[in-house]
Amino acid sequence: MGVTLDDVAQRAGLSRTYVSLALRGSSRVSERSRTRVLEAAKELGYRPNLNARRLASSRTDTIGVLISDLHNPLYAELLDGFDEHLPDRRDQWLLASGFREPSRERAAIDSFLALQVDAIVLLGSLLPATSIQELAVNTPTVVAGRQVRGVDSVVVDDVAGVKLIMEHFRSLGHSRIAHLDGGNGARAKTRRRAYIDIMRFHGLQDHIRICSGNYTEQSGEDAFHELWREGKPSAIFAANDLSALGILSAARSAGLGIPTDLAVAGFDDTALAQSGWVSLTTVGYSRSDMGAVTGDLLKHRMSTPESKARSVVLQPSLKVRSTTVADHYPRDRPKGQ
Amino acid sequence: MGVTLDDVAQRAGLSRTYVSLALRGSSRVSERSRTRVLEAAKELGYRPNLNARRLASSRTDTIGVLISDLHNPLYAELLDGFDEHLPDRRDQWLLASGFREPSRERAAIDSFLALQVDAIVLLGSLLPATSIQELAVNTPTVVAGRQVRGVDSVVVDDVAGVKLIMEHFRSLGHSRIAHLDGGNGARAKTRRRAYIDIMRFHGLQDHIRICSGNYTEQSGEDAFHELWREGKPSAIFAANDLSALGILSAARSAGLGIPTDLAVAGFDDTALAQSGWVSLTTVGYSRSDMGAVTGDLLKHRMSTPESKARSVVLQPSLKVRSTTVADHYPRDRPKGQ
DNA sequence: ATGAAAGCGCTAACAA
DNA sequence: TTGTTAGCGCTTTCAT
Repeated sequence: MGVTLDDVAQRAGLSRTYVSLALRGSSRVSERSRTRVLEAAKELGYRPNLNARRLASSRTDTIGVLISDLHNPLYAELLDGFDEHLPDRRDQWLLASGFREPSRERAAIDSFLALQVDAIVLLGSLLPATSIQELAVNTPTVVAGRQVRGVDSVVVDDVAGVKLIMEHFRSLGHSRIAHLDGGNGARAKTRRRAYIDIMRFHGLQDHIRICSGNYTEQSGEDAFHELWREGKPSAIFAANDLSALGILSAARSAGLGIPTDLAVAGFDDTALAQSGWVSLTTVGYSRSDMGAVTGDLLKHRMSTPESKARSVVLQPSLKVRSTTVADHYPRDRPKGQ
Repeated sequence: MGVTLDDVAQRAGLSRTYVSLALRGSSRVSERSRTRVLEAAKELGYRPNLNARRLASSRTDTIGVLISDLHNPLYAELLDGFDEHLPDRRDQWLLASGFREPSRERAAIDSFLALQVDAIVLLGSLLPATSIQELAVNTPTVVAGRQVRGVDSVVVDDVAGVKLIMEHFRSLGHSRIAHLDGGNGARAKTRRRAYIDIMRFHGLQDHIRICSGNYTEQSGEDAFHELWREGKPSAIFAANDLSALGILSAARSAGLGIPTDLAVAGFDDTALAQSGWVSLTTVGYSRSDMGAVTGDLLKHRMSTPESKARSVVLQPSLKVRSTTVADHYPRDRPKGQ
């Protein structure tokens, strides 16, 4: 069914090899021949068969990009950033979704490997660190949004981010600051740890209150009720934006004014937080920077496979919005006005 | 570097052909041989080379799925739905993003074609209808979220959706109902048309007010200001959830109570609308159903390539939330209490 | 139940 | 500047 290189060669009256060269823009092809080849190819509607090409050549010029969760807008943003900073302009990439399940991530990676990708980029990942380390031994691999020992990775400085939020709360006079964490993930642990340390540093160890969550809006609602029942904090730092949103919903249902009765902060600065309707105080970092770093790390890894793995830590910045500062942005409040 | 079939064959003391059969689970392979092959493969860490496989066989058992915009959560939801209803359990699929640019979509499709995918699924698309029709001539193609004449497609019944919203507004006593549209897209046109028709049907032609937007939150904010300046509607129907959110933000900034001073409805019922904090009245439809239909259409198309294209229209349902009905859900209001 | 031969469409090494 | 010869790793006839 398909038009092959041989067809084009015949039509152009040249050899297959030469046509192949011409089509790939080699410099040792005469202008006349090149035009002839291009013409013949166009007339025949020739499309190169990538499977054949990849089988025949050692490099595939293809990078596999695995997004751990398509529902999380963070990853779409990271992909945009990475897209702008591909290691090589000619590179293509294959995309896959992990569907929030390690087994699906595993399958996607197997599929990438079976397709002989030159490298793999992990945008977030639920896989155990050992799996990622193993993968990185044989395949150039970069992880964004998660730190894996011995593997090139880019992450935001979680501790610095938590510090920004906590200092902000302190400067507003809050002492009873609770934390809704993100469960078992590596980053959740770091953020929780930082929260505890900073509370202690400020001599607020007696006010430490941690609720366990899982980054979902529902867990935010549950956390609010739990926290409100047993102590009524004046501020809550949620491990991510989405769960902060859950806290907001539940707080409003309970008739509380935000930030008068309760101040709330999230983490990541997703589109959600930026929305004027939500206007959530949070910490964020440049997706474009993270994408650029991912691309750089990958380029370096592919050109010097034996080099030592690097871990880049991006500095976050505080985004003050109306869930912590009342007059930062016009905002309705049911009481306390 | 890689372990090939020949390596496995040698190890198992069998021929390459036979090993290939065994690995693919053919029934004409003895139990003893199969175990031996499996063992040898495992010991050597054999991974089939998909490029070679796809080159050698006519079918690739691979479906290309193009998501027009990764930032739109709608498509992630559709992919989940489709994933559960793949035409064939053995099928794999390749993912690609269109980056909200027709040229990128074109490139992704070319890439799919070069990889010899058996079929293509378009989750939304910015491509001109003619491009899609052309594609569908040679490659089994299904479009979800958009209707293309002569190509299998699944869409929600836009007219029915608009009707649901408008009837809802009417039942609440609204007459000055404005519409924020979605620009030039096919669906935006249908929704706008339906809005006009229904207003006329109710004898409200004098209250018809249309603002042009582009599905973004920003366009919602702009629309609010424009509409408020010149006529103060009592209700606004936005072409999608995100732009409805923009209206909400701007309205609140202006000190209006929702829904007391202004009622707002969106379209699509994305996670955004469902959030307790947003709680937006909208119309939605089952992503799982749409995914299932997509899978069915594709299966049918692949088995009977010459059959006539079908267009499935899903019925939406109204989701009443607190941007139209005050006591539907606890909600703070700055005034009018 | 097993295998030999041929070839998928392309690139790579080497001639001429 | 052009062409020839060998494969890449697999599946597919078609034998045995």
